[in-house]
Amino acid sequence: MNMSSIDLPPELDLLEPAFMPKGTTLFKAGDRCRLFVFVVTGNIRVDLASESGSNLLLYRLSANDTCVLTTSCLMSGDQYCAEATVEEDASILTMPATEFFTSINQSELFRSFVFSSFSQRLTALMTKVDEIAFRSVERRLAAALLHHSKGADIAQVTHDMLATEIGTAREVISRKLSRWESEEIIKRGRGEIELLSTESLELIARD
Amino acid sequence: MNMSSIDLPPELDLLEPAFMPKGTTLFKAGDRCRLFVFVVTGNIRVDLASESGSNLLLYRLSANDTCVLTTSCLMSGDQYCAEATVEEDASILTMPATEFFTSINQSELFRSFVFSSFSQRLTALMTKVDEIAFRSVERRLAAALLHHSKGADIAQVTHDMLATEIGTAREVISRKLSRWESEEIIKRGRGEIELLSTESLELIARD
DNA sequence: ACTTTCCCGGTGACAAAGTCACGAAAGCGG
DNA sequence: CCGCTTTCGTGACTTTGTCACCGGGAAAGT
Repeated sequence: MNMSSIDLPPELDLLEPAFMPKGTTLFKAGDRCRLFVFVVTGNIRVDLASESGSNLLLYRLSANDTCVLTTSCLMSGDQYCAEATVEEDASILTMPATEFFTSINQSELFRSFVFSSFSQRLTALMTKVDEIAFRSVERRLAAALLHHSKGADIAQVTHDMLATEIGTAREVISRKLSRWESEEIIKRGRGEIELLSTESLELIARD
Repeated sequence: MNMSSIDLPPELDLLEPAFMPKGTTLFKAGDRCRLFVFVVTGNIRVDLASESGSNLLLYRLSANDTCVLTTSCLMSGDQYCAEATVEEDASILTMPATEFFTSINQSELFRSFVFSSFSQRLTALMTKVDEIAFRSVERRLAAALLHHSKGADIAQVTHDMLATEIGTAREVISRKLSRWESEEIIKRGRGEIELLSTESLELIARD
């Protein structure tokens, strides 16, 4: 996202990066938070889990991101209410709580870095709420497909992934895709979806 | 909520409280944020507005609360993405952005006050997302009724208010209430609902 | 290779929730 | 009393969610 090199606070340069292979769980609901987390490379997803087993993607972390939830839990002392898993092999920096607090207190740079990234995530979260509360499944699905294809014409996702991503059930996704295939907007494959008409999808996503 | 007197940072004591009568709009989507806000007394609601006109209650502010969105917008520089209106006559303290930043930088007390209240709100927001995404309308409605009755056996709310509060449509509320009346769980009145069996409602709210 | 086990997806049937359109009744201001 | 607004009720229909179950393909064991 951010093409220019942002000014990382010097505190982070002192930390040893840790490698996290795909599939690693960083934390899950109920865990106590002990470490501040900063992502160097890779991709980490944070999901809300319901009692019934279904999940909902809250946000993703990639290079130069910090995790709102982690920061929030550190500061409020609450336990995690969501789950973080590594989606693409990641390398992260961590900082123990005590060190985090002294850094926050002593370094204005570190402080403003943490809180501005914190604030940006909050806005993203609000957008998520807005989408789920007010936008139709169709619209969200179209947007998700376009997002996953990233300009190319193929999206490497399962129906299940799309479902947790936009907050609905797999069956709903299957049916919509089945209709869109008959309208020749997409073509279904196992674990992937080919976009035949990004124009139509963009139209649907916009309203 | 908080019965004990919390330690307010001294910075806030210097501010002149402003009176905000019921119905006042503190900010709305698209506004730029200029002032940090602290609530002394009263009640302020913050709603997300959809393009189509329907609303969704995000959270309420009462005594000793600060507004996450305001703090967030101050720090990220974004504009507001929601709307705040005074629900019960309120008295608030405000602090210009520049003063807010110097206070943040100079006073550890002020800083920790702002950020811990910030974090607590975030958790509340997550809970809201969880409810809307995973809980049935029935369950949310029962909880809302119990919340509004506050121990008494009457809730002074319109169907419309309940709808925006739990994130659904008025008609859905009307129909549920109509069924609950026939089951003698409640009794409907204009602008109010009498709870005949709080036990049943609590049962529904729990699952 | 063959089988077993998962993962992924399709579908019917039905329930819950959302939308649209319209009307009735209650309160309120003149 | 009369018009007006607010609040609520309801039918008809669409969209979305849930449950149950099946089939095919991929991967892994033997």
